Amino acid sequence: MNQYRIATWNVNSIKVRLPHLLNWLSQQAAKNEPIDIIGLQELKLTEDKFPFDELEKAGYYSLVAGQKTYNGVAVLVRKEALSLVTQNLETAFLDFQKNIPGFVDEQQRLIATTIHLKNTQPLRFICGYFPNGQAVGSEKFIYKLSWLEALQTYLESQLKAYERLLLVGDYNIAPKDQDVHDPAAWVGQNLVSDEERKYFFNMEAMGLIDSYRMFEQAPKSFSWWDYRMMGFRRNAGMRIDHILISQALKEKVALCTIDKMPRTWEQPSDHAPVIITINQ
DNA sequence: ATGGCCGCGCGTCGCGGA
Repeated sequence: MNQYRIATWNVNSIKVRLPHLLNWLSQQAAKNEPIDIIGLQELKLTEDKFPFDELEKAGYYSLVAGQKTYNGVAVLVRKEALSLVTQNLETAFLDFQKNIPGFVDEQQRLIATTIHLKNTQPLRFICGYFPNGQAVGSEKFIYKLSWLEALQTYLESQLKAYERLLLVGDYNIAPKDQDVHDPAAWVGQNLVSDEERKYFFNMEAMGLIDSYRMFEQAPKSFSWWDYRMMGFRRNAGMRIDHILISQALKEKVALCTIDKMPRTWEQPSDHAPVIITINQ
């Protein structure tokens, strides 16, 4: 099929979740639906401890921004999917940027890079682990808003420079009430407050499209479920992991789904992967 | 029965996650 697939997954520790990641990638390939690019969040380790070799044996090059204990993001690209001219590690990730330019931050939360896949135009791929915010009004919430403000400025310039852009990751924002299992209980709280949702809507106003909502989806579709209180079994979740795309990609998008399966496995991440399928 | 988690570290409880 003349399509390629891009995913995002908060793995909540790459050390613990590597077997799940490898299983999931190989199962996708076995279905003849290989993942060509994936953004990962919450690696929770430094770059020197990242499993580059295991992933390369599984067919993927990795670009990593890590730190000890918290945060950390990576971009993986399937070697076989790379265009012939960029088919080695040195050229797989072009013009890459770790963290938001001009925003001084110890926390490793963003990678941007340009990837040339076979039989299609280059893609600007931005993978983010947006700050959680903890509680509205807290210091961490102020940090979340300042990070979102810096991201907005960065996105404005990136959208001018790159026509075909994807912003994927754990946004830690449920954009609308339909993305929340119990909207009444969550009114005004962290993850759903107007202050942070405003930044999501600003991104849409810039021309970015929430690809998941381009399609009819089952009600109560979520990407994260709390480990506590049997969140997954009760489907008490939120849709906070997103794939936003620029206008140039809109007409090419074939599908966007959340794969809940890995969330049913033993010792799962609390997040499920989101996948977009794009026509070449 | 409405609450029961999980990963990390100069670790064995405290913090952050969402």
